[in-house]
Amino acid sequence: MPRHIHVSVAWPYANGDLHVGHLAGAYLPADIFARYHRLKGDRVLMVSGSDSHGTPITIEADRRGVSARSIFEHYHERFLLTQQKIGISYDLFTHTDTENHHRIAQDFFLLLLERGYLYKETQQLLYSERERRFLPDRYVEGECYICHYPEARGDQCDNCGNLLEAIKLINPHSKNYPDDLLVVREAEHYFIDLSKFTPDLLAYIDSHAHHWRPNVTAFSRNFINEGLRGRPITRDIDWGIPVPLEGWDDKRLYVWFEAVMGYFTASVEWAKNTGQPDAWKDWWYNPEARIYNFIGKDNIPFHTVIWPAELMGVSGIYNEGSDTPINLPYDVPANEFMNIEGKQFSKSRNWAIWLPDILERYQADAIRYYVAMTFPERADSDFSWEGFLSRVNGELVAAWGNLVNRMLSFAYKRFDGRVPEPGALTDADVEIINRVELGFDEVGKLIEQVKLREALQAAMALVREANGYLDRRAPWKTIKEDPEDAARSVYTILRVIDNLKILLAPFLPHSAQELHSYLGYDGQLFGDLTIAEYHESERSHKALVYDGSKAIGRWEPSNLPQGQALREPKALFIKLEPEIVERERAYLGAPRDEQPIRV
RNA sequence: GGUGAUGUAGCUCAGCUGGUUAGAGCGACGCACUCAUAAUGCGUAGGUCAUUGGUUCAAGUCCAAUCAUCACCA
Repeated sequence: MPRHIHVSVAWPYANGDLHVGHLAGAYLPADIFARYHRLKGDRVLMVSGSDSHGTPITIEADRRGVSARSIFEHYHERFLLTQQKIGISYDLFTHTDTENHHRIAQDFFLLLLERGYLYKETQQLLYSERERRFLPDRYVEGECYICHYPEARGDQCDNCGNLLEAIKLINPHSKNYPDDLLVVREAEHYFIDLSKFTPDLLAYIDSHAHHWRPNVTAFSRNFINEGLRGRPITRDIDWGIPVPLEGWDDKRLYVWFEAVMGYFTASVEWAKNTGQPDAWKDWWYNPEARIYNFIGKDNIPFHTVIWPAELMGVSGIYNEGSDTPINLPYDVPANEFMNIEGKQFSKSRNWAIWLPDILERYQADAIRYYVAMTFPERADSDFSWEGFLSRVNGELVAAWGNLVNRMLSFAYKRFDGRVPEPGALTDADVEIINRVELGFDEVGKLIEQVKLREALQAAMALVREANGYLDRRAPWKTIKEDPEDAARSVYTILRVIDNLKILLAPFLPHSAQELHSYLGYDGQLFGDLTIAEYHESERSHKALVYDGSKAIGRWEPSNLPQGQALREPKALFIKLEPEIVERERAYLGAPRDEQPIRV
């Protein structure tokens, strides 16, 4: 029975390129998980998209003197290309400025309002008379009221590190126009009354605590027990989703409130795009379906508290005539942070490894391998170029790539380009095949528990066992005195490699496909990842979409046909030069010019 | 200041609900092999499990304190 698995992936702010932190925190774990379930035959819906609203976008737009729309469209486009290249297999990667997302977010708002989860309150906010608008905290500077540092930001003081309330700053002024002194004005806003959800949220967390990561459970309980307060869900800005009420034309929905809805809205969009408008309900209103949210640890409360509260508040939406409750996240496998060469990522200091850059120089699967082996699943981890070099050369190339290369070329040259016909296998042959076939359960179980690093380690342990088997059987020796025995061991190792190909495919989809073809198979293990354009009534948008209709890969033991014609093999992976370590380190912290992404 | 986490072989890390001689990979050293991108295999060395105290027949594994590192919150 195929299971329904929803893979919800954090939505990146479209104000800068993707970096390895994004990959390690959410996108690669989600992709590995999704690919595994597709191989298992489960029905996977994996969605995400660019977060196009919020002050990070407008600030970047102001800095460059362009519109918010052009900033997010620019990075959205780069997100599509980058993720297509590295192979993040979204069924739909869209963005939050679609008419679909706007409409549904407004429906959420109206339903929450109707059901009494929202209330109005007057806030005191800083207002610029020169610009005739309220300024978000990030646009405000002033003297810190704690340490009296003169250029504190509206949300935090860079000098003493304290979080600040913009309204308390001494002599607050606009960041853009330092002589523009701000005044305090009152404005009315809607708030969501999170406290109403407290008992249900605690019950929700309790019911999942046994299978969640301990830090996710602990953090979420803590967050709730500190007391849930109402949070404003509207703001005085002009970039964002309009508040669907008369007289609220100059306000927008707060980005934190609407962006998480993307998991839902993108599911609806996917269903519509694929011509099956109700199909999204198979994940959202199906009690058997499981929703997994792949996020970084900074996002935990939004996914274990705020998003579930919003869902509880709108339960039943678009599903009239049924009392099935809407599905809440089944698991939120949040990753910690990945540091770079021992230091925390910093966009402003360019202490970052940008994906479009490294995809120019390294194979996608090499990057995927190292990052997956270094996933910050339990604690912060570190991306080091020395580690990259050592793992790629020592493990990916030397252990796995070389196992494939040495035996495929041996079989190709010495067995007439065909899978040998072995006759009866020896005990040693049967043993290694059995051992590797057990890997389907072993590795699969770990992936289902989202222990991806351990899963990859388990698969690589089998690679080492295969190398050990090969040395003991030594077909390059036996082919001289006992060719039939050589045929047995070569057939066996090819079958072992065929199995390992599938075990590694969620992690290394590109090279697995290449190997699939060298083994003489036709067809593709996974579907196609393409960039499509969708038109709505007024706007159109591009999206990354996965089409699995041609995929034939299955998470099951190899049935390698004897006598199958092999294709001439080439090395799967490029061995790295030691010099890259110094060269790459030199890029860190240095100014960087954005380059076009080559496909 | 509060909360949470981490501290195990030179390096990167496993060690679940406490129970025989503390494990893996890399690196080092020795041997074997030559099919392979000088790749692979086998073997050896190597740790008073941060410190101190406690609970227990028994603690790397539980409790407390201390030190160090980190993150989040105030």
